[in-house]
Amino acid sequence: MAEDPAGAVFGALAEPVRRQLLQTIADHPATATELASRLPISRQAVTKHLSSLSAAGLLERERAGRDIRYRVTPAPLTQAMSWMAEVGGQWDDRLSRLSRTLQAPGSPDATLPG
Amino acid sequence: MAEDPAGAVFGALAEPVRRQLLQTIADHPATATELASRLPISRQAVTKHLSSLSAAGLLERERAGRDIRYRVTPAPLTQAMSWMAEVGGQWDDRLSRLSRTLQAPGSPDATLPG
DNA sequence: ATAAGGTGCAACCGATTGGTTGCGTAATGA
DNA sequence: TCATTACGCAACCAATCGGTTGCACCTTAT
Repeated sequence: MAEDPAGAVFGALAEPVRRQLLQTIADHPATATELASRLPISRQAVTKHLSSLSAAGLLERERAGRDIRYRVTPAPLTQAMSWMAEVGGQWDDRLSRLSRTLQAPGSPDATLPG
Repeated sequence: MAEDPAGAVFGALAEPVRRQLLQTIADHPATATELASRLPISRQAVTKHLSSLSAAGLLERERAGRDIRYRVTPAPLTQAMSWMAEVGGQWDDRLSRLSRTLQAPGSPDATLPG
């Protein structure tokens, strides 16, 4: 999925574990080991998932001494939603309204990594 | 990705070919052979992609004689966007607004398959 | 009747993926 | 100092994925 920002975001959200990680980090930023302790998988597996989310631009890494704390950066979500609203807007009035809302200025907008 | 509606949607949208197929079908419903003729891949490959999109509830199949025409059913997009808006809404004001909009009644809402 | 066109099914292949384990490195704290 | 702790890198494995090819089935048209 090289050079495919949208694909990276959707691909990252495709895995249940990654969606759960995202929600957990949304509640409270955490480190890989912390997250792994609450899941039935190894720390390395969690780290790989976090890398996938980071590559999609959905996570921010902040080093604090010997551990690394992850927090959510939701900007790519907005762009992904914009794509969806555009495709679905032709049938669904609500989606076309969203499409307009997403393109309107409102909060600081960032760009997908690439 | 069994029994994972959201994962099916995101997974379907993760592939560039499938997103392009979705956009093409959005412009005008088409058959697998038609779509394959405009792509550098075989009809079987296209069929597999269409199956993936169908499994996510994003496409509707309509048999017409000897061919099958696909059209878009954007309902699952709405639900996927709702999930995203909920996760991202804590940081982004615009997303939290969208989250409210998505939960409000507006157009006939369908449910994800599963 | 028979050829042609569109679909479905199945086998197969190489690449990717989610997961593991093992080991090396760096920062913390007793 | 030295054990502990959090992390990174790499190898490895089974399963899944995107793609191909070959073939059988059914509908349409000559």
